[in-house]
Amino acid sequence: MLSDSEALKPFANKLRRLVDLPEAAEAGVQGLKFRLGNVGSSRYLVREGQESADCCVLLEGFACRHKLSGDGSRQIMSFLMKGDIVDFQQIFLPVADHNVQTITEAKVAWVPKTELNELTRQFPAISAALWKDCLIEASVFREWVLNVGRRDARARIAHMLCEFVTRCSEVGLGSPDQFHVPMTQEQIGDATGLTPVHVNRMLRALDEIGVIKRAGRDFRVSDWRLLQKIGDFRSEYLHSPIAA
Amino acid sequence: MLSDSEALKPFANKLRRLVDLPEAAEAGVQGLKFRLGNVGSSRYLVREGQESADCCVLLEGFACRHKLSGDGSRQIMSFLMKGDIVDFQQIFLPVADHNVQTITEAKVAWVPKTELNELTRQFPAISAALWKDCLIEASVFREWVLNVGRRDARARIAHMLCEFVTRCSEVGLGSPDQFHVPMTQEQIGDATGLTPVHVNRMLRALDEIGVIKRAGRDFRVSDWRLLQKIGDFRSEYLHSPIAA
DNA sequence: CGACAACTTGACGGGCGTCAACCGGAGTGG
DNA sequence: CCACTCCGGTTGACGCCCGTCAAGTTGTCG
Repeated sequence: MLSDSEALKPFANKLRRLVDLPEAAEAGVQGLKFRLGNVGSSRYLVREGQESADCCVLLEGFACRHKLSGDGSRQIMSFLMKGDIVDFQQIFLPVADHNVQTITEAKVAWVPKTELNELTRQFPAISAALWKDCLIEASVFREWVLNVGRRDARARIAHMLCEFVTRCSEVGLGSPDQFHVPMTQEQIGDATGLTPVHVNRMLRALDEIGVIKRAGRDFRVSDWRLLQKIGDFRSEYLHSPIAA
Repeated sequence: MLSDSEALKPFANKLRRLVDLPEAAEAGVQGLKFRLGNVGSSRYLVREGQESADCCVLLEGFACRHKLSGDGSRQIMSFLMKGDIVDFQQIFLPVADHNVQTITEAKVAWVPKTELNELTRQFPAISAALWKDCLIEASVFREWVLNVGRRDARARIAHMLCEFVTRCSEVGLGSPDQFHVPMTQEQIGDATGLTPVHVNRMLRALDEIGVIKRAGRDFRVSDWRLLQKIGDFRSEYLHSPIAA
């Protein structure tokens, strides 16, 4: 069990984006005990139905939350990136109701539940930050219900791209001018309720009308305003002080 | 500002289903100051973009959370019933990111944020209950993303019915043998990402194969096992001690 | 008994799924 | 250095599920 304060920086940064974090609270975060993990791509961090004594925090790389339907098809319900809390929820709901799987190689921290619990008890600011994070996640899920429920294929993908690049920007992983999309077109399909074939058609369409330019998975938004319009993207649901 | 302990019973019951509630905490709930409201059908309780000084609790009747897409179509992302907390979230996120609208006449309690805040500070059990409630709601949203993203029309509707009757049962509003569906077929469509016409076709289909029987909006599930199978419904995501 | 909302039913069309083939790049091994 | 493999991406043909449009029917409330 390590306690390398540097490693948890992305997590502390995330908390600081959520609330005004007193120095003592930040020190508390830095003092958390945890176990570092380097995991490959496509590895499960949380499995539906399982319990765990540790909470997982994503420090580097990308992951996604997903569930499988009875017939085996997969639905992704959010993407996780640097600093995101993977499964704080199991402090209150021990058995996981969905899967979390990496989509790239990733670095994670495993923090004992007891440690996090103690931290929230000591620092109301951290408790507030976790509250906000939970509520924001719920807000994002609601937007995703709207996205897959009521928008056509092109809009769904445009919306997903808008959200993704907005969140990447927040953690310094690019900007509309230049960002890397780590997921495959199949994963984009699983996130938007489409088939990989149709994702391909729509990406191509967005490229052809000139709103985005692609080189492999390196993207560039040529017309940010138009992409948002096509995707019916209004960033308020992210409740981000930056994206506003 | 009233303080009628009887009126908040449905709310206290809900909390008690979530955690083991000490007597002192229950007394704290009963002592909450609040304003009672009787509202008609189709009234907004929360409006996207607005703030409020009070938190709303639903005491009687039904409501739904929904968002509107740019082209004006509506997506419902959850139904609320007796005891449900309508907008605790605005304690941490002042401006609402979605709408809450009644779908029947309803009785609600408006509780000042400060009152609720104080209550959670005094009673950790209540704080824990609200945490669990928030996390469970998020879990339900995830299931809905899966529902509209990956299941066909018939399964979506079957799933929605399963969830609805399960939750109704929990609060004593019926059972699979006999329950009332307060929403119109258009609202069912808005919840499942379908058109009212197709909802009608699918309800008819479910009726014809004999899994449900309808008399107006009074439903009876004739084959509960089969309805769950058709809807790919596994209740774990509700994290209910009862429905397990 | 008129008005209106919700429900019902049928005909038709389109967006997206399905199937299938091919391409291109990265990794592997000879 | 090249052949082989594999995964992801690309493209086309075809068909179905569900949306759309439209016309009725039912039920409820004045």
